[in-house]
Amino acid sequence: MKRKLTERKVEATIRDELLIKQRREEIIRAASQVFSRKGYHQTTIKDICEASGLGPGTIYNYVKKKEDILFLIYDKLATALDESLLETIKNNKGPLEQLREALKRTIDIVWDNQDLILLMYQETAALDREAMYNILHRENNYVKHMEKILEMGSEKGIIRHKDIRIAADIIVYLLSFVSLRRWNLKNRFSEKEVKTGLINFILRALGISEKAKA
Amino acid sequence: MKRKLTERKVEATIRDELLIKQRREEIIRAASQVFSRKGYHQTTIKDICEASGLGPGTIYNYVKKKEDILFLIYDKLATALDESLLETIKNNKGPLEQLREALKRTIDIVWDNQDLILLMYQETAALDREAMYNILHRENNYVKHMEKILEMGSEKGIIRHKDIRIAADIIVYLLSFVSLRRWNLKNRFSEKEVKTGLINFILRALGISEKAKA
Amino acid sequence: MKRKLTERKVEATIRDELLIKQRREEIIRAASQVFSRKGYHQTTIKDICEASGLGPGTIYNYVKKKEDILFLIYDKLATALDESLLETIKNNKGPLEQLREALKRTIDIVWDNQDLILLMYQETAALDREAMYNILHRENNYVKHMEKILEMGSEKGIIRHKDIRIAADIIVYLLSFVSLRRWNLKNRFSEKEVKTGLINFILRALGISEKAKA
Amino acid sequence: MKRKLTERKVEATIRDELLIKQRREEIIRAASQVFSRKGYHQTTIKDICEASGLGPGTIYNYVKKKEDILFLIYDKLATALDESLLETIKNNKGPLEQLREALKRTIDIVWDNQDLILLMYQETAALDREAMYNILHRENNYVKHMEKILEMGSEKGIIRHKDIRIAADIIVYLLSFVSLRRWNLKNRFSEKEVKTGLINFILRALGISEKAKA
DNA sequence: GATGAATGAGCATTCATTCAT
DNA sequence: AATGAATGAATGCTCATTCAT
Repeated sequence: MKRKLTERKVEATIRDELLIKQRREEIIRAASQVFSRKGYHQTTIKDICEASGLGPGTIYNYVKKKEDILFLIYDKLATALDESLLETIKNNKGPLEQLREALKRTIDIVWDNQDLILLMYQETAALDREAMYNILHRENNYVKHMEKILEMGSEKGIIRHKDIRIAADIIVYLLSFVSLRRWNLKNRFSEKEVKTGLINFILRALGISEKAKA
Repeated sequence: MKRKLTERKVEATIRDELLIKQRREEIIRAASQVFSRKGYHQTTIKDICEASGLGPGTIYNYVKKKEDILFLIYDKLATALDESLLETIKNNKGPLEQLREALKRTIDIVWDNQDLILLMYQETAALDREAMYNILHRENNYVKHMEKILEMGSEKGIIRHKDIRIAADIIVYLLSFVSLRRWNLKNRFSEKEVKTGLINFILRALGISEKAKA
Repeated sequence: MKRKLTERKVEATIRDELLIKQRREEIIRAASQVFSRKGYHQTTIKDICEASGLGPGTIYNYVKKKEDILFLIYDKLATALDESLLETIKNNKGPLEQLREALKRTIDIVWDNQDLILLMYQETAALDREAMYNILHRENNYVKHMEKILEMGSEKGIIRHKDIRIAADIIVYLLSFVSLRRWNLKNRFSEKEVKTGLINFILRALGISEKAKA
Repeated sequence: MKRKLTERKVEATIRDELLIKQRREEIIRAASQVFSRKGYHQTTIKDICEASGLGPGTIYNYVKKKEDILFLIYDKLATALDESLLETIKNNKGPLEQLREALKRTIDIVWDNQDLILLMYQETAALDREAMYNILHRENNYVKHMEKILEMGSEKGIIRHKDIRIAADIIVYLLSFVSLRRWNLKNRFSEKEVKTGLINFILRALGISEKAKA
C-alpha cells in the first residue's frame, strides 16, 4: 500500500496487460543493452528498434516517451533491490546477520548490473520531476530500512557508531561504489577483493568487533 | 611538470592568452549555472550565450566544441582539488593530521561545489576519449596520494586497516557523498552533521581510536 | 552488369524500393530547378523542401547528405547519356552513321539539359571522392566508346585524323559546348545554327569529306 | 578606353594606389593557392589570412567581399589572356601566323594556370551579376578578336570553313580543354601531345591544308 | 594602415513522435 | 495490434564581415 502515489507511471495505448508486460520486457532488455553501450542520450529510438526487433510505432504503443524506457529500466532494478531487502528482513535473523546479508545481496545485485547502475546515476537528470520523485522516494525507503537494521544492532550493542542515521545514508551510498568506480577498480582488484574490501570497510566503520565479524 | 601528457586540451582561435583566461572564466561561470540547473544535454549553446552575454561565435572562439566547456569546468574543479591535496602534503605534518586535513579540505570543496560535482559524475560519459582519459588519470593520481597517506599512517600504527589500497579508493569515492546524495540529505541534516558524520565514518573505518581522533 | 563497382551509392532509411524511386524523382525534379537557378552552394535544403513540398526530415529519409542530391541529378543525366550511346552502338550501322547519330543524340540531350550540364561542370568539385570517382569513371567510359567509333571510321578510311585518341577526348569535351557557352551564344545564334555548327566543326576536324557528310 | 563600363570594380578603404596593388597581389597569390587546393566555397577567409600573412581586417581594407578576391583572380588571368592576344595582333603577321601564335600563346597560359582556369569555370556562378557581366563581356571581346583573325584568313583563302562566327566561339571554348579535362588527360597524354593534338584538331577543323600548316 | 576579437545570421542534419494503412 | 513512412522543431557550429584599439 505504500507506493500508492508513485506507482503506475508509464502509460500504454494497449489494453492487454499481459502483452504489455511481455513487450515491455523485450524493450527493457534491448534498451538496457544499447543504453549501457552508448549512453541514454546517444541512443536513438531506432537503435532500440533494431535491438528489439520492434518498430517505432510498436514501441510507442507501450511507452509514451523515450524517457519512460529509462524509467522502466530503473523500476525493474529498484524492484529487485527492494525485494532483496524485504526478503532479508523477512528472514528475521539477528541484526548483524541481517546487515551482512543485506550488504552481500545488494552488492551482488549491483555488481551484476554495473552498467545499469552507472547508467541510472548518470541519467537520472534526464528524467522528469515525477519520475525523479519516485526514484528518490524509493531510495529513501531503502535508507530507512537500512537505518532500522542499524538501530536494532545499536540497541543490542553489536554496532557502535555515534550517528546511526547518517551512517545509513553513507552505507547505501557506498553500495554503488562497485559500479561508479568500476573503471578505476577494473584492472587493480578482483571481484572478491572489491566485494569483501567494501563490506569490511563498512563493518569496521560501524565498530563491529573482529570477533563478531568472524 | 608532471601532467605534461594530458595537459592543454581545449583549443582557441584567439591569441591573447590573458583574454582566453578571462573569457573562459566567464563561460565557465555561466555554463556551470545552466548545466547545474538543466543538465548538460538539455542545455543549449544559446542558453550559455544568454547566461554569459556572449554570442555563439564568441564562445566558439574560446572553445571548439560544446563538450570542451564541460571539460573546462571539470578541469577547474580538478585543479582546485589537486592543489588542495598538494598543499596538505606540503604542510608535512604527521599522517593523521594530513589525513584529517585532506578530508576536511576536500569535503569543503565538494560541499561548495555540490552542483558541479554532481554534474561531473553524471556527464563524464559525455566527454570524448581524450578528455575521459585525462579525468581518470587525475582521479587515479588523487587515489594514489590518498594511498600514500594511509600507508604512512599504517606504518606508524595509527591506522589499522587490512586492505589500505582498496580503502583509499573507497574513501575517495566517499568524498563525493555530500554532492551525490545531496537531495536525500538536504532536509534531514545540517551541513555540520553531514561533514563530521562523514569524516567520523571514515576515521572509524580506518580503525583510528577515539583518543587519537580527539 | 558492368558498373557493379561504382553503382549504388546513395543510402536511404526507407525500405520500399518503389517509394524510394518515386520520392527521389520528386527530389531530383525540385532540386534541379533550384540548383540551376541559385547554384548548389547557394541553395539550402529549405529551398528544396519548398520546391518539392517535402519536409527536411522526409528528404533525409531518401538521401544522406545534401551532396547526395547533386549526385542523384548527375546520375540520372549520365544514365541518359550512357543509354543513348549504347543504343547508337546497338543500331550497328556504319561508323560514319554511328558517329553522326552519337553526336546528334548527345548534343540534343545536352541542349535539353543545359542547366544541369552547366551545374555538373561547376559543382563536380562539391562531390566527395567516391562520387567523383564514379563520375570520372563513367566519363572515361564514354570517351572510350567514342574512341572505338573513331577507330572503326579510321580503319575504313572514312576518318582521317592523326591522333584518334586525343580527338575522342576533344570531341567529348566539345559536346558540352552548347551548355557551357550558353550565355555567349544565346542571343547570337539559333538552336539549329549552334547544333549544326558544332557537328560540322567536328566532322571537318576529323577530315570527313563534304561528300561523305552529305 | 574600351572597358570603361566594367573597369574598376573592387573597392578599397585605402587611398594609396600603389599599396593597393601590392597588397592585392599578395592576396591574389595566397588565395589562388588555397582556392585551387580547396575550392572557393571550402576556403575561408582565415585560410587566406594564413596563406597571405595578413589579418582579416587588413584583407577587408583592400576588398569588400570574399567574392571580390575571386574576381581579382579572374581579372588578372583575363588581363594576361587579353594582353597576349593584343600582342599577337600587334605583331601583324599573316592571318595564319596570327592564328597559330594566338592558339599557342593562349594554350600555354591555360596550361600554366590549369587550376585557376578550372576554378573560374566552376565558381563563376559564385560571382554576382556585375562581375558576371564583366567576365562575359571580356570573353566576348576575346571571341570577337578570334573572329577577326579567322575572317582575315577566310578572305585570303587560307581558311575554309562555312560558319566563321560560330567556329570562333567553338575555338575559344576549346582553348580551355586543357584545364577542364585535366583529370581525364593527366595519365594518358604528355603535355606536348595534348597541346599539339588540340592545335591540330582546330587547324583541321578550319580546313587549313597540311601544306599550309607546315 | 594594421590588427584580431566580436558578432550573429544562417544551415545541414537529427530524431522523438505521430498516424495512416 | 503492428508497421514504418512522414514530420518539423530544434541545435551545434561556421564564417563572412565589422570595428574598436
